[in-house]
Amino acid sequence: MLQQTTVEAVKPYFLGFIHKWPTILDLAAASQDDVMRAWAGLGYYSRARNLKKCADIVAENFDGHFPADLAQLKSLPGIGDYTAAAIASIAFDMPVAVVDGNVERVITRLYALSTPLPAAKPDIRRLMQALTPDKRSGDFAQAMMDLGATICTPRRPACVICPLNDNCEALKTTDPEFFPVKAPKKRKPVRMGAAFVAISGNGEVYLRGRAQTGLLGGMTEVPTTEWTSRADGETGIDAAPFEAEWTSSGAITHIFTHFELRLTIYKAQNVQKLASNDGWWISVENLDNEALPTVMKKAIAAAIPDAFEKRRKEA
DNA sequence: TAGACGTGGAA
DNA sequence: TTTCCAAGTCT
Repeated sequence: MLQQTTVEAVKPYFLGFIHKWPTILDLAAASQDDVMRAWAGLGYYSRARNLKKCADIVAENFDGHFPADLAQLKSLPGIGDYTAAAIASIAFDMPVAVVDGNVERVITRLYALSTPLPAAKPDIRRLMQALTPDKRSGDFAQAMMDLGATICTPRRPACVICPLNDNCEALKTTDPEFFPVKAPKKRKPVRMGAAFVAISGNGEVYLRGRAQTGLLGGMTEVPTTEWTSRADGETGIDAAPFEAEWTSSGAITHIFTHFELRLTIYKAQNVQKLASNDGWWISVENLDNEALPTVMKKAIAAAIPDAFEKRRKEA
């Protein structure tokens, strides 16, 4: 869950998962759809698909226990270099180098590595491995990550109180904020489309499932047009899932990692529920139980302003 | 190896 | 408002 995601964002999801599925065997026994519903809103949905796959494999092939072996850990879905090392180090006390974004920042500053990421990764791993102690390597890994999260921060690092400030090459010779060096980012393209919120006479909304792979894979959606780069004023009503009295109901913008999406929202009320469609109808009150990604909740909220209760963050 | 892959918070 | 970024992984 913590891959590319802040602790604050993860907290309620982690607690929910642990409550629902306390063990890996419980997760293996869960349905894929239940897992996607519980993950909805957290983003990077391949993580949820991989987590479930991983639980299935650990239950089936490893007797419900993670292997204490770096290569075997890495072979599991969703477990890459960082997570494999974190499990080996923290769970099994193996002296392997744990390298996440925090460690990359601390190490590149400590040694003033000017090679841009990701090319610098092998050097960073080697240097981190050399620093990693044979005992309590997991504590060391977490200490380095916490140092990066709280003191050796991306901007305005607190070098004055840093326990490594006597040894930091970047602080000694230049400015720690210059590190890590990264390749320049590309501009985000804009894609446009339309979304259709159909409401039946008894207040149910029409939803359908997305493909299991790709963007928002395995999640739920309201029908939409293709998301293209067209910039004309075309309504896209021809792409509506069925004929109805579609009326314009505003627009939303949603920023994904690699593009910006602008959706025109269309709404139709008193829609007849036809058996010929491949989706399903769900009451507005039960929308919270669906695997709706945030962009789809925004689309629905544009057509039905009170569709989702305003949620307060945990204190 | 570079692009795909979500979301929300902070500066 | 815009940009960056957060306990990365997969193809």
